[in-house]
Amino acid sequence: MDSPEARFEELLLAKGLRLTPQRKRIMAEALTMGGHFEAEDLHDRLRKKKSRVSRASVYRTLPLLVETGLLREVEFVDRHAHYEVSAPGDSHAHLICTSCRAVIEFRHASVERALAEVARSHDFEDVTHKVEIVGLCGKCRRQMK
Amino acid sequence: MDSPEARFEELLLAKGLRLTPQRKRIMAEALTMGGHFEAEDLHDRLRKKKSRVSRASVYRTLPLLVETGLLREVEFVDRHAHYEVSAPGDSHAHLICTSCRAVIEFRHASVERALAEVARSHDFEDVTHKVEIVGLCGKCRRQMK
DNA sequence: TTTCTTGCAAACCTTTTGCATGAAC
DNA sequence: GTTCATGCAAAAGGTTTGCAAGAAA
Repeated sequence: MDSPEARFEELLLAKGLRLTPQRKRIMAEALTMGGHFEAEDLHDRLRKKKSRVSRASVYRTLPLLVETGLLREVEFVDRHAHYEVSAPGDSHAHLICTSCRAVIEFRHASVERALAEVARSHDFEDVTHKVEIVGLCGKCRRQMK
Repeated sequence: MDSPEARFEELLLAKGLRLTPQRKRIMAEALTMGGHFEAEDLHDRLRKKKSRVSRASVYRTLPLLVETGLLREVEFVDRHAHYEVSAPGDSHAHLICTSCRAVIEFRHASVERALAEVARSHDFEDVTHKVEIVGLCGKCRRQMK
C-alpha cells in the first residue's frame, strides 16, 4: 500500500487535478485528526496553525480525501458531515445513544461477512458501507426507569 | 398491533400533546407516500390537496411519526432527511449506487441477526438501525470499463 | 499560456425558531 | 381558562458557488 501522499497524488493525477500546497496541508492535517471530526474542526485547526487555507478549499478537498480512501464519512444522526481517518481493513460501525449522545464503535466480523454477501448477491461493488445502531445505552436505559 | 391512528394518539397522549387536524392530515398523507420521500414532498402533496398545513408543522410532526414507529428515517447519502413508511418487522437496508444514484432495498436475515447480537453484547437497546452499502451497481461498473 | 485552484463573500437549501393568533382540552 | 399548536417569516447553519486574481503544469 502506497503512502497517503502518494495515493492522494495518484487520484489527483488520474482526475487531471493539481497538487497544491493547500491540498497538501488539508490532507496532512486531516490525517492527524483523532476520532470523528467535521469540516469546521479541520478548518479551525489549520487556522490556529496559521496554515492559511480557506473554508471553501477545505470543503472542496474533503470529498477528494474520501474518494482516495484516506477518510471515511461516518455518523448520520446529525444532519451534517462527519469524518474519520480510514484505516484500511479496519471497518467498524457505531452504536449511538439518543439519550446521552454517546457514540460507541464496534467491530463485528459477522456483520461484515453478511454485508459482503449481500453486495455479492446483488452484483454490487461495496466501496464503503455505513452501519449505525441507534437506541439507548445501558446506563441511560436504567436511568429512565 | 393497534391502528396507526391509535398508536399516534397514544404517543401524543403520553407526551401531553394534542391531536390536531393538522397532525391527523400529516399522518394520513405520510402513510400514503410510497417509497422514500422528504419533508418537502409531503408538504407539496398536502398543498396540492388544498390540505392547508404549514411547512413548519410538517417538520414538527415528522419526528413524532418516527417516534411512533410509523415512519423510519433512511438514506444518508444526501445531507437531508429521507423517510419511508415503516412496516414493523420489515427492516431492510439500502444499496446505493454512487454513479446512477439507484437505491436498491435489501433484506438479509444474517445482517439482522448480527446486529442484534452486537446490540446485546454492548448492553444496548436497538431502537432502529441504519445499514447502507455505498458503491457501484453492476451496470455502472460495466459501463466504466 | 492554458487550465485549474484559491479565497472571498454571497447564495443556497433544508430545518428551526420567535411570536402573535387560534385551537384543544 | 390554560396550555399547547399553528402559521408566518425570519434566522440558523452547514455547504456550495460565481468570480476575479493567482498558481500549477
